[in-house]
Amino acid sequence: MKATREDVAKMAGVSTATVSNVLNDPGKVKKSTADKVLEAVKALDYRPDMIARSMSTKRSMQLGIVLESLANPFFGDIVRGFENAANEKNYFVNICTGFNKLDEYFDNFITRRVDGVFVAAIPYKFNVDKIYNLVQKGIKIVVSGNVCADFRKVSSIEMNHMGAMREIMEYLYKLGHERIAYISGLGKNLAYDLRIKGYLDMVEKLQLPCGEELLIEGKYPYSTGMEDGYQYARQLIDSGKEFTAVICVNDLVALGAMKALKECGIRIPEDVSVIGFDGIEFGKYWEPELTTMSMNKVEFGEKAFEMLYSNMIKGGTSYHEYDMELIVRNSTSQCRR
Amino acid sequence: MKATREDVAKMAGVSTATVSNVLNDPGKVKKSTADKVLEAVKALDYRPDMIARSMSTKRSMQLGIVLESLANPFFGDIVRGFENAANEKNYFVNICTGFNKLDEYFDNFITRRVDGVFVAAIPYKFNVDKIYNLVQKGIKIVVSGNVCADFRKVSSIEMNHMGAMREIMEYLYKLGHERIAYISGLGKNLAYDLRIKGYLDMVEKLQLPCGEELLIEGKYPYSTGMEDGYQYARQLIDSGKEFTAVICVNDLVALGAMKALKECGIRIPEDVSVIGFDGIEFGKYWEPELTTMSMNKVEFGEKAFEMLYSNMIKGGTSYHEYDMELIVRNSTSQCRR
DNA sequence: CTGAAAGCGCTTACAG
DNA sequence: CTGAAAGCGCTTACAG
Repeated sequence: MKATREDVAKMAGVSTATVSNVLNDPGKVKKSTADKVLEAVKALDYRPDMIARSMSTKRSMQLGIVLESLANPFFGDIVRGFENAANEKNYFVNICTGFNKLDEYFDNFITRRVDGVFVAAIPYKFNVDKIYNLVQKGIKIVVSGNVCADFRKVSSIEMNHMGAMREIMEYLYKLGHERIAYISGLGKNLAYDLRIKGYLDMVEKLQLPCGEELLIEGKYPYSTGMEDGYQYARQLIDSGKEFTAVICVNDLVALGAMKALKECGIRIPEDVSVIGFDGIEFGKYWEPELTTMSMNKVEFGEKAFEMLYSNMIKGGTSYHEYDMELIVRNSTSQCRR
Repeated sequence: MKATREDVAKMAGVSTATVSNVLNDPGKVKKSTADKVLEAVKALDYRPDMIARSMSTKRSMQLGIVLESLANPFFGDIVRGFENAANEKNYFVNICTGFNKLDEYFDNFITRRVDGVFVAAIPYKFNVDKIYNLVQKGIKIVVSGNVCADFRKVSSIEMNHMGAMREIMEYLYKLGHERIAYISGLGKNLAYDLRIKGYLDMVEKLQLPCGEELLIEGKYPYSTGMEDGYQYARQLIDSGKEFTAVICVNDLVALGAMKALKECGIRIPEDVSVIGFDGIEFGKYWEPELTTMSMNKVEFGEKAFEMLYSNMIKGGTSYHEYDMELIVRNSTSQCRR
């Protein structure tokens, strides 16, 4: 059904080794011979079998990318960047979503001998040791999400969350906001979420009257979708605490929060300003349009691949911090109270 | 670095064949022997190499799913269903997005010997022959999107778009709407989009005064995102044609269209009712909440896997049509003109 | 410039 | 119940 390299060799009247050489290292073979081979390849619609190839090269040319979920378009963009760059270098990438199946995925990575994986999500649901286990099996890794992983073992690409949070807080403060809530949905105990730390630092630095009382933490499994944003915002409103601005851990949460605010007759931005993180496209179509701390997600994915690639080819890990950028739209304004 | 089955055999004092037997067909081996092997497996943290295994079994246990883009959450849900079901049966699935790289993906499917692929998108950007080529190489296929593909070669899972469109039109008609626009973004020439046909059939059946003039077609490459919805809606408004309801090819387009309508001071649903397709989660958080023709996307993905699986295991293709369900929310109401 | 041969890590009849 | 051996389709020194 499928032609093998042996069929090609026979048709071209050469050895199988020569076929390989033509395909993998042209120049090593006389042109006239190569032409015969290429002709046979075309005639038989032959494609080399990557599985057999992997057997001898010990490289699968497959990569994995693990995400929390595809429900957040934020990850869709990152995947796009990563995959484009990977395809360029002939890698095939497996998208692995759903933290609930993480162990299975990790097993698969070993078992299927992927060359590298990009763990592109905040890892509050698994132990870093599992990643080291992968490394030990020879798989190269890039992590994201401030894992505080051992940089001698894995590469790390982060967003500058501390800086981003500082910028947001200063922006709001200049607009006159002092009672600024932060709907995190994550927790203070999660060392890798630097946003909470950034927020609390600024609360202190700016001497905001709210202290920690406007910080909303989540609990395991730390879900941060629209429905969560909606619920957390209600919780905040119901608490009766005063606030004039809400920062949300991501745009999805912000969108849910805005719905809750509107339902309670709170006008955005007249009564309360709202800011999200990520810069997903939906925010632009919302009403009001969402102010957000954004970044070039596609580029971020590309960069992650480059780091992984360099680790695979040259060896050696690296660290990179990505700056974010505030996009001001209509969900924020001068404080009117 | 990685233990092989030979290491295990040595440690357990048995042959490599026995190791295989223990792992693949327990019961074939005496318990005491099996125990020794299992112990060695654990001690060495051994995992069988799927690549080598694929070499002999001729099955890669990998599947592909090709989507137009991850930007539409609609596909995220389908992927989830498909992948969950596939994982259950020990398949690993590759998500392939971006029609621009379709040829590369198809090549990869052959080259990497995937066992099957689910083509989950309207195929206006590639030739069906490419799919037949895959089939010829021994790869099983399930298509979606009314490809009109030869059902002897590939399985097909569709949404009942004709029925859905009929239901929508009757729903609107009963609310008093007669000037009903349809923002398709696709084209009449695309035989597989049955929605246009369904729409036009109903325009005729209900004897609507608008005829075909409120149908908005797109052009290659038939993009149907939020921005497209926005532009198409503006185009519709600018045309000066009267309409009291707009059906949109998907929720993304509907969301974009609603933004355009609002910007022009058109109230939803007071002045114009809006309906989308797909039932993505975002619609529920929009203002107004979006009425939509929805379906169980996760289940749809699962069903697609089942069809693929049965084709891979038992052989033989199948056809399945999935019914959709109208979810009425606040973006539609009685016609007030 | 080209080919014979070993090897990658499994599975699977088949013989014992 | 267990093991020896062939085979899956490639690559890669190495010899000629």
